[in-house]
Amino acid sequence: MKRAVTLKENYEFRRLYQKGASAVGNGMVLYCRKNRLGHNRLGVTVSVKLGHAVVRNRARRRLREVYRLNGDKLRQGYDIILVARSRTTTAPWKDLNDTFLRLCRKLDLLKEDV
RNA sequence: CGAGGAAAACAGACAGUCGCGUGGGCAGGCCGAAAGGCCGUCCAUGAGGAAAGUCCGGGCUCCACAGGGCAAGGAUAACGGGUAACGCCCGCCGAAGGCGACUUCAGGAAAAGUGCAACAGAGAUAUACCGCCAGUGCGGUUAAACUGUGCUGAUAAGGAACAUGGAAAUUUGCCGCUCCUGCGUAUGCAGGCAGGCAAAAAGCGGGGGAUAGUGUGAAAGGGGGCCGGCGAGGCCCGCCUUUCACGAUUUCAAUCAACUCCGCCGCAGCGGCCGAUCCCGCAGGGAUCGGAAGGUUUCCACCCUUACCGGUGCGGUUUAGCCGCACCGGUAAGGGUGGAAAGGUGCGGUAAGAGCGCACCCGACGGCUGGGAACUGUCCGUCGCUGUAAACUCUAUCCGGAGCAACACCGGUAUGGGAGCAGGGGGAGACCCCAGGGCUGGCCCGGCCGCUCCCGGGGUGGCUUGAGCGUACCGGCAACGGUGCGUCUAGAUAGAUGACUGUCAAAUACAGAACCCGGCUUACAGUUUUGCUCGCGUU
RNA sequence: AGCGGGGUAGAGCAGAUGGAAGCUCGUCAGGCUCAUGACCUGGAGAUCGCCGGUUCGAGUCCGGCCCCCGCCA
Repeated sequence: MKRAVTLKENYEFRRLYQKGASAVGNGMVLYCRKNRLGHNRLGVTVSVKLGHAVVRNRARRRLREVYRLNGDKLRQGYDIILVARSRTTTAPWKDLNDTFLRLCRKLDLLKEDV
């Protein structure tokens, strides 16, 4: 994951939480907002409430893997934030993948031909 | 085989596809003047035994300090060793636990001093409440001996008296009448336990005397009750047992005054005395009714005296015992409370007691033995000392502070935010008044620019070759050390390990590096190895 | 990464000096009132965050662990 395509600053996260569109699915929450860069940026949020470091790392890695495998299907020019829930670490991989696609379709992020 | 305990290792593996961090390579592509950057591709490599908690110890860096010491504060604590160091590790000692292998222990000093030990308990760090014991005094009580005195009983002797009570004899013979028995023909005679009856013999029984009683009395033991600073002890009992004496029962004997009365028939009755009334009546006699006795003598009781033998009450003296109180001492055995009572057990000893003495045991200290030391011991000596220092304290040793977001450097990127800046006058002073960095400006607002201090952004280094890891040999019981050889093994910076598929019986535990290292503590599924202990079985 | 404070009854707090835990509100029962409130009387209610140790004895002293709150970078 290139560093240029990730969200890092706190104000960027807060801006998306306030002004972005959101969708809630089984095991994740997705926020998105159009940016002017012409490519997509990803931010991942895992709360301390989910558990200790191992659990949090696993949730973040699964969410990032989902984005990586499906990134080519998305429209470009959006900031996207994925928020982990407790089921993110325990759900089967297929459910997680389907949920991500369903949420993207709901927010109209997918490309036309998919 | 089962149970247990110790040490150590592992912490899914392999294969494929896609993807990520770091390092290196590339004749590749793009950008750039260059340095270089980005993309692509190949190779290598990529979380732990605890990475955790941040509980100790260090390295490293900065700050402070000439150097050192004391104090304060903190930490540690048997002894010996290991280590860079440690509160860690090893060995060993001691204590506790376990049959054992083994495990656990903040394990210095309480005889330097201070503090604390609630409640309970007589007493809590030495005390004397009760108790035990000796002595003195006072009081009480029991027993014994001696003695005084009062009352009383039995026996014996004597006396007095004839008062009193009881009893017997006598007066009571005789006469008359009636009656009875025997004899007799009858007149009459004799007699009044003579006879009759009864198998026989003997007397016996009952009553009175005399309220002689559903037995009485005495002693001992038990039990009960009462009195008694409820102590020593004393008193009572109608309860129980035993013995003795008397009585009663049945055969006998003995026996509770003198004596006396009565009994199945007969064994006799009446009169005689006194009084009253009535009748006949000169004297006298009769009838009825009532009353019962008197005299004399003797005996017994009674009365008095003496002797002797007792019983009992009230006293006195002495001795002995016991109890109570007081005083003066001795003692620490006992008091069952406590976590703890000041060595333990036994014997002796003592007025009672006590390590007071002795034997055995336990503990402390000193000496000696062994050991490098803690420590140890079939040794010797002196002693018998509560616990608590995770209470103060003492002793010994160690410790300057902060932490990689430290710190250093680069560009001049950002050029920000905040605070503060001369003086003059009055007054003895406290204090008061004027003014408030510079330029613009008469002043304020505003604008621009300084000086000092504080805070703040980005990048690079620090950053992984280190008290490193593996292995062999040597030294050491071990921890560990030495030498040789081999080897380089994450270094991110919003934070890299993930997804899918297949095989292995299953892979399911706790859990993610953030400067590094040595430990400790805490969490943890499962697997394996080594040697050990106990029990059972087989040989 | 570093540091500080706290955990005691349903709630809010004392007790922190070793000797066995209290206050206010709440709650329950009774009284007062026509009734409610207020008031009066009485009662119940506590693994002192958890585990272990020191001590005769721990809420208190010591060690370890868990949770909550706050500060600084």
